[in-house]
Amino acid sequence: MKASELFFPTLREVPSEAEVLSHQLLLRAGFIRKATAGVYSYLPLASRVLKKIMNIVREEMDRAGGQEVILPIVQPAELWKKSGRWEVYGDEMFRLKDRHNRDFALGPTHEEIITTLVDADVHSYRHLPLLLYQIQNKYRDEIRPRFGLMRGREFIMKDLYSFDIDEEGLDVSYHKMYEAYNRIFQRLKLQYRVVEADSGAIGGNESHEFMVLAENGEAEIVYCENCDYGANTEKAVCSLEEPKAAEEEQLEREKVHTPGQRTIQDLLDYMNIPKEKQIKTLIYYADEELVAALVRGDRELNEIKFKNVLGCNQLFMADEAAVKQLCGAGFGSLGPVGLPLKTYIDLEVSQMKNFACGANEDDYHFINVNLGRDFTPAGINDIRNAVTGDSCPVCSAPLYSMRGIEVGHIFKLGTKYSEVLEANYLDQKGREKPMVMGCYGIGISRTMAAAAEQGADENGIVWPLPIAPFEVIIVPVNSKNEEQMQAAWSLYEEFKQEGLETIIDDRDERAGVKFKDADLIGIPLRITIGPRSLQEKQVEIKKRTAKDVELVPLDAVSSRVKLMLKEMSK
RNA sequence: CGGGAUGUGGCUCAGCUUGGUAGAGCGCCUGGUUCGGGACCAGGAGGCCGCAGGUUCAAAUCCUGUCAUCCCGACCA
Repeated sequence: MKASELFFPTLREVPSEAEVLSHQLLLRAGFIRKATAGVYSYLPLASRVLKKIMNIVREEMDRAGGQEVILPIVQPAELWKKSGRWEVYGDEMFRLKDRHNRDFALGPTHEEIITTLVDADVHSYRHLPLLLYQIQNKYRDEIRPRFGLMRGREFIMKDLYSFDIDEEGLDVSYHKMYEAYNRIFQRLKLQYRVVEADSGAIGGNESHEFMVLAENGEAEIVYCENCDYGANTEKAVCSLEEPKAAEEEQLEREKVHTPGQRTIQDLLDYMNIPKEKQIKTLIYYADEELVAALVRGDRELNEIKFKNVLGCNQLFMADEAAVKQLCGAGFGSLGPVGLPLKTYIDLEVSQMKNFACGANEDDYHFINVNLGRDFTPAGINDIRNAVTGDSCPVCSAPLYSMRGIEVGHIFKLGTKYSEVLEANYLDQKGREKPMVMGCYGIGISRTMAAAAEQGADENGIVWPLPIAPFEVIIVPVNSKNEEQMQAAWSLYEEFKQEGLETIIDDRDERAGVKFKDADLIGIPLRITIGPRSLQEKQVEIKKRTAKDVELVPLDAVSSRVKLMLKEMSK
């Protein structure tokens, strides 16, 4: 491809609408342009990257026994009403009406349509298992689209749905997908972790997320370097460390005047009480009832875990006015002693002795509070967020935490959809049974953004070779120099013969512009043809990731490039 | 939906307080000089200042409404 003909409008400055790195870079490098909030056009470079990602995904889905289908994006409301999700999905579903005033949705996901499809034509155990997948646009009218392609309203997604005769069958399908996903992300050359995930509203009993590691990913995960345990912090189990060897003696409880001291940090500064010797008292509305949650001063309450413990539908923080009325003190002076609420404490708190907390009287705290003697909890549960240094629930080694971008998510659905949508089959004995389903998604467009995010440096994107829009870019330093251009064109022809995906920067631009653009769009290898080396019948080869260049004789370039590419794809 | 901010050539932004014929840099076009990390000189094209009302002799500027975009939060396969 000639750079002079390639449509890649690069920008020198960062468009003000872009906040996160991948968004900025994809805009600047001429990969995407916004049509409206959360909806983007993919320009030629992006199109090439997406195709490569899709092809890798496609190959692995096929290898795992999947069959590709193309499903409707415009879907009738009846299907969604039948599954109950017409209401459940709420405002997040793009809805439209046809000329007859009938309701439709733009598919946010395809469980309904595919289950109906399978139901219509699969009736026997003989035809199961069945693994069908699609790679298509999906639509979600996000409350707040953001981060460019990371959270769009229109996005490209691969979804595979598995249909099995029973749970054992589902286990097999799930495992196949688990393996396929690992192959995919390895082939994409992304740094990622598989983590246990909360299966959320979708239901099912097992679920894993595939997270591409990135500093400003939207999810926090913890993982173990000793074993392969990993989990979303929402889900990560905090096991209790061994009880302290020397039991501290219980001291007399004391009330201390602490004017204006409200936060954990305040108390540390004011009275030098370490955060680990304080407890945080948080008041929540669990549906209608006010309850208290206690965690150690330096910990964070995990609302999801807490909600699961309580088994309530809604959980949100109480407002200060209500708290003050009920407890007699504002947020900064709360504590469990004499608190007229059900009090749930974190496992860790149950181990603490002689700790400090609010006295339920403004500007007063207690010190040397002890569980049992001073208050009685309604429950002792794991209700805090896991953090770096916690011990792994599997092998007890220390856990590390990191941020990640969720690019894949696999679920066991069970019979949730097959039951309501009546996707049944007859087993060997002629009995009618619901199919057991799984669903397995990969955000294709999000994966592109995640790759850009993960690989970027100060000069631009650094694509992993397997998904780079082109493999090599040839840069003649001076397009008006015939000798250079001749060498460039002959290399270009040679590369083309060899099947290398090559750009030749034949634009009449200064060298600096060409180098900047080559770096920005992130081509893995750059061949520079300049007067210095050309005199010696040599050219320079530079990896996008390397600082230095390698001088290679003209007649050895193509074999050297092929070798380098081969090494890079290992 | 709550809180905050912003809408001025393709991109980044100034001008608005104090109303008086719309600016800069980058990009684009022409010519020239340059040519190894986003060159320089000269000339040029391009904007009903988001939109609609209002105030005024006069509105990018003041007022009202509206739309859009972005950030934070709630939410989230």
